[in-house]
Amino acid sequence: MPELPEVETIKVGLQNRIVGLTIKQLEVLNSKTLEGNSQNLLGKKILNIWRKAKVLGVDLSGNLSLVFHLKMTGQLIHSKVKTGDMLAGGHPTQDMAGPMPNSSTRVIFIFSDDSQLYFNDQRKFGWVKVIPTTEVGSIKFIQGLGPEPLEANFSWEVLKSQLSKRKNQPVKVALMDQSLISGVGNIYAAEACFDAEIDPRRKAATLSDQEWQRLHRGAIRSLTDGIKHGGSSRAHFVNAEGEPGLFLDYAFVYQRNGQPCKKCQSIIQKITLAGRGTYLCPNCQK
DNA sequence: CACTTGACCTGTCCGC
DNA sequence: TGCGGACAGGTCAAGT
Repeated sequence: MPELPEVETIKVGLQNRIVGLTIKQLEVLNSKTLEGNSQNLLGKKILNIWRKAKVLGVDLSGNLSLVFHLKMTGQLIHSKVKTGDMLAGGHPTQDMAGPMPNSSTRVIFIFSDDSQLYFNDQRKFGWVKVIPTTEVGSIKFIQGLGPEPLEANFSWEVLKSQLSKRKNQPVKVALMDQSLISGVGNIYAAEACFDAEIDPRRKAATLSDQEWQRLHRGAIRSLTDGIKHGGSSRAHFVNAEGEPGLFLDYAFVYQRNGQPCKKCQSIIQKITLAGRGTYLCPNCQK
């Protein structure tokens, strides 16, 4: 799914589009996607949108919140085109993601102005919880999250001490462990290792302080660049407007196997680490 | 406890 | 064209 930059992109989009609206109606097309009493949402006003690591939250009036995890293929698309207009054969939707709902739409939120928020998720791994705002902090998944690289007090020493808890794990795998460091997934872990010029297979315990400093900088840089380019779209990610992100045009290694390294022209390799595709430059990364 | 692998789902792409 | 297998942005549970 969406990693930190993708969720951040959606957060900003929703802040601009749905804050202040009231939920008028709700359609749950896949019951396993939504946990909690959806009827409680009717008549509630959207007050605030927030993000923690890869989790997206929507605070509502009446001490109620929606907490989303998009996992691999989740999308949150806000459309101002009325479903009825599209069904009537009106002009094509302005959403680049295509007409909504579609076969992967799991939940539809309909607002006071008749605009709609579609929670799409092809693989059905994603979830949304309806929960009192005061209980969001007690969600087990959120409690288990480690520090985020974009927090103000995230130092290289924090990165070192957290990832060093997995001394025999490849450093790229440890970087993706949300209990150690949160928000980094498969794309940005690979990009961070490239930026740091560190082979993703290196055991965490073997890194020097200078290499921890480079990895710290690499993680922050790759996530920041991801946000700057509106996220990464391999196949599924779109922002709240339904548009793809452009970060992969700027990626150095992710999905570039067989292509020349943008720094040294060596051929980018693809390997498997902990079951996940991993990309690296065999010359730049040691 | 540390680490790896398979499961959860659906869809697409690639080789035979 | 059809079919099987591998693979896909993430987490969990169960295995070693």
